[in-house]
Amino acid sequence: MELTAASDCLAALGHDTRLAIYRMLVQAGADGMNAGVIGARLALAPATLSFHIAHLSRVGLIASRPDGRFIYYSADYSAMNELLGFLTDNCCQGESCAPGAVKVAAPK
Amino acid sequence: MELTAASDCLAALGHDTRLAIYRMLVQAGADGMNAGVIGARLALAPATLSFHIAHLSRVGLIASRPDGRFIYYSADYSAMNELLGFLTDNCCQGESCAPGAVKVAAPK
DNA sequence: CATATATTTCCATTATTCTGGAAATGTCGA
DNA sequence: TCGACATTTCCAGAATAATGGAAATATATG
Repeated sequence: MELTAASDCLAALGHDTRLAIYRMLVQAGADGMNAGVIGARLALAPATLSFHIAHLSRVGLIASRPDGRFIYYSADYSAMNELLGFLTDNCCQGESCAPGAVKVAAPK
Repeated sequence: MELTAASDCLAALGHDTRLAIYRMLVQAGADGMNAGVIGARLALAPATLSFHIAHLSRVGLIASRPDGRFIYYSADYSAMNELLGFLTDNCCQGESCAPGAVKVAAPK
């Protein structure tokens, strides 16, 4: 992952509303949620919701799946993992950088 | 960690220059680097450098240690870990969310 | 087809952030 | 004390982002 792609993702998450949307989707799992439900839970004007969802989508953090009149959005976990990997890349020269340090686990 | 604190950190990292600064510090380890060296490597005007460093500092991602005329900055690894923890919190309902999923390792 | 609902696009306003020159502050060594 | 250097603060202009009303688009249902 390149620096600019990473900073675009981080900037996308660096906003209360978008981070709240993203967390909801991360916690919702693979099925995701449709835009209406997200907007209702966060009490967002449709245009505002759409703006933020488009932003998250543009940087690749979430995916969309149309279903009739609805559009379901879900977190792209691989994008999140790439991003976390980028942040911890070459972290602290091989020493454990802190108690409870984050490490990449082996694929299951 | 609260949502707003997390989004402040993410926003701080969501800028090419600041992310570049932060990565340099993450890779520099506990000793850190002084502002001049950072600025020289990234070819930043002093005021610009100071602005970005202040931003990272304000949200708690980096710490400073004055040493004579120099100020050494270093990444605060515990802040990074809290942030990563926040992002993966309640992730994907207990299933492994992706190949190479990030997990929190036991303290050393 | 007509109507209701979901979502997006268009647009303008407001708010925030970024940038860097210049001046200020603080520290060192002679 | 003086001059050189490191860093920050002050400031203002330029650029970018956020918000939401209203209209457009798309799809489902009667």
